[in-house]
Amino acid sequence: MSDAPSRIPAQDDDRIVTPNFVTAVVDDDLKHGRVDTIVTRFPPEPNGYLHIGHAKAICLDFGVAEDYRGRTNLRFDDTNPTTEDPEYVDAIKRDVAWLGFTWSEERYASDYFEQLYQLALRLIRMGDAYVDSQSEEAIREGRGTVTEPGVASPYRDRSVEENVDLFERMRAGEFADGAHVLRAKIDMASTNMIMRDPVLYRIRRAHHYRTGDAWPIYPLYDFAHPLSDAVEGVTHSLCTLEFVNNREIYDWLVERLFDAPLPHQYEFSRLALDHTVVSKRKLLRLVQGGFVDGWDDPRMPTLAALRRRGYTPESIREFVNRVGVTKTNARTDLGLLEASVRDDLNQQAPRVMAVLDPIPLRIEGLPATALGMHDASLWPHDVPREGTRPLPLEEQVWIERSDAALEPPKGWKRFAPGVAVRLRHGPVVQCDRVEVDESGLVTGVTGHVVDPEGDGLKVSGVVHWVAQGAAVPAEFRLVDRLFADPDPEADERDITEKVNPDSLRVVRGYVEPYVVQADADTRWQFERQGYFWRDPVDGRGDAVVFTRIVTLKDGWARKESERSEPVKKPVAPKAEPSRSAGVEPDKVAALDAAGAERLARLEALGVPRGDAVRIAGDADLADWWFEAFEAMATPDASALANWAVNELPRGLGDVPLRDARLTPASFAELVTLLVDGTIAAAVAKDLLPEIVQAGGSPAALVQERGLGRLEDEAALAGQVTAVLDAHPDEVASYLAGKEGLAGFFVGQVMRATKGRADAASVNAAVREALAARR
RNA sequence: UGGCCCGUCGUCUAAUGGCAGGACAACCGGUUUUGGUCCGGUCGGUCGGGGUUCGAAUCCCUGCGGGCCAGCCA
Repeated sequence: MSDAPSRIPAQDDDRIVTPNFVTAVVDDDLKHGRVDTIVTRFPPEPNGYLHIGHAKAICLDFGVAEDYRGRTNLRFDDTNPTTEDPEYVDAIKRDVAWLGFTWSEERYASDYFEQLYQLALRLIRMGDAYVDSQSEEAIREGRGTVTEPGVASPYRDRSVEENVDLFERMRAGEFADGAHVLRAKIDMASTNMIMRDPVLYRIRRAHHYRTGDAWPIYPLYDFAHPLSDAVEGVTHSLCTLEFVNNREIYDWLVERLFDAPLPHQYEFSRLALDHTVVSKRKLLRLVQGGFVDGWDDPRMPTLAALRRRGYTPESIREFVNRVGVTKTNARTDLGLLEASVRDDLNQQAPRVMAVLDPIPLRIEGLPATALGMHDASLWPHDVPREGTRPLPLEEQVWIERSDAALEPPKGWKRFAPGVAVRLRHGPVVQCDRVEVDESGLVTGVTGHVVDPEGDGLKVSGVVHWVAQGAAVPAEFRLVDRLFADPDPEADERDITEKVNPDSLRVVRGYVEPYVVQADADTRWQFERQGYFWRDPVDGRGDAVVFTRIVTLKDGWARKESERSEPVKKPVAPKAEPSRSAGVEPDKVAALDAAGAERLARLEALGVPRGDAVRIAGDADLADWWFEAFEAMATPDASALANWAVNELPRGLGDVPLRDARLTPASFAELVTLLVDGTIAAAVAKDLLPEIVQAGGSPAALVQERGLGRLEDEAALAGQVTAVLDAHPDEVASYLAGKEGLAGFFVGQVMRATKGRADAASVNAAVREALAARR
């Protein structure tokens, strides 16, 4: 491969993906030379539009590769001819590009059909796959359930020759749909349902949008995906959490069919957003049922819709970064997405005025000099950008209906009888009369100028407006969440019944004339209302249609709603106090005869019951432990058991005990070193994982590195003083009451001594030294 | 019910076994010709119970809670 090797970004600010558990894996793989060029892939199925959840996967797949100077393939996972369509291929490419990512190569799983077919043949010849001729129902029944093992298919033991023959005839198109399938021969009793002889190929005599009628058989995801990764040289195959169970078949296949370096799969949690659904099937239903106006209806969570609505790609990438990448099942507040666009648009969007629900304001006493065009800044004082637009003022202007009230609530800063309010970029007008119809609806306001130049008077209220003669009529589409319910998928009710009837409100009002003369792609802030832009589909040219991208934060509206509906205190659900039931007796009862015998031996040796039960319950561990015990120079069953139970697991990490380089004898040696006082516990803990990985004799390592226990009390006191002197601020905080810092000092001293000091003594010494400084 | 994955402020997310931190939201105040922005501050969290350790969000056991798996979908 001609690529430059990947490297770990020098600085975290050089990254586009903020560090997470995936980048930690990548860092580690690079550091240990397991890979040298990072290759990822983004593998959408072209059966629907990409949505905000995909944005997370895209940013991760492409972002990680970019950060490490690797590459990313865009691979269409098109193995199911009945659902896929080239329309979606185009849409997906458009969306990925829009987000700002460039793929290294455009690939299709269907490109690999021949190769995959040959691999399947190889698997059959290896005896690892067979043609099953049971009906679909029979296969399902044979699979068993999560609690009962499956039963073998009567065709499971067909000869290799017969399997090859049948599979070749499947490929030749000799059989009807469903007559046979190819299955991996794994384990019908596996606790992982996916490993119960998963189906690899099915007969589907359907037209494929790319391969046409060339193939009557199609591979399934579990077969095609790992092998496509392997042929592309993917190093890190990132996918969402629901595929964790599939990792086992992924590894099973690539290990059998490919040589190292093999691709590895890592799973992260998918992005669930409040008030939205991100299931392609459900989105399809909304589109096909006409509940929305198409995949790009601005209420939809698709990238196409977000783009049409006016979201910027930067804001979506920022949002994805704020959400982060973890394995926890998370549900993200829609406010986080909105905050991300607002942050972006606040810097980008020129400020202009529009009235969405207009009522007339008649201004009396306006001097002739005040009429006509004025220059008004497009930017507020705090956005460091230049530019003005001509803004006409007339005696009759439109103002917002919600900016006038006959009987205002407390704290009101808008028009009400007697109240003076500033027109933005214009004069201060005192309200003389508020007109109201029989239903109480405000229909107009009359007022007089109190400050024609608009710069003498200090008033707290400022209101937006548009001069009537110059005003341009416009349609405004006020988009709101598609579902009022924060978790519309929580129950089984059909999604289409839950569509928020107010998710799209269309109103007619006015914008100032400058707005329609400017670049139609401009995202505007209509002051005090929100960010808008002209709908790219329905609102260009003569059609003046604005879509609201997002509202402004509105502190007043918040207070208003509190006034009208005081929040009910949610009753805190009482946590049922859970008693830890008699754990030990249960465990003891669960032991088989051999286990009980091991338990007895352990206890006879003086191992405390809790540890003894733990070890006895695991036959492999117990054998290993007894062997270690035999090897102990000065036998201390209790300490050995303590370490086997409490420290061994961490030392092992992901390494199974049988694969560890740590032998029972070296474990015994290590524990002995600790018990006889040769080394401190911290050193033993440091050494353990190292020996697990690399092997070696603890005593030799201690000798070689001079890790013997530090006995010199004066030296210790010196270290404590040095640490305290080096951290005067922390000492001050400690003395001021932040006692948690004691641990920090102890940690520093331990580090300085490479763990050779006795922690308890350090702890005592630190506290003493600190007390002396009080 | 079996296996696997996961539990940290309201939400999202940090923290080699060593100061539980950040963002969003909320609240209070300041600046402001946007009830916006910005600035300052406040509130607020390690799911429960045991164990190991000088020291546990982190390691072990256990209980509880959530998610995924019984497609010839991906």
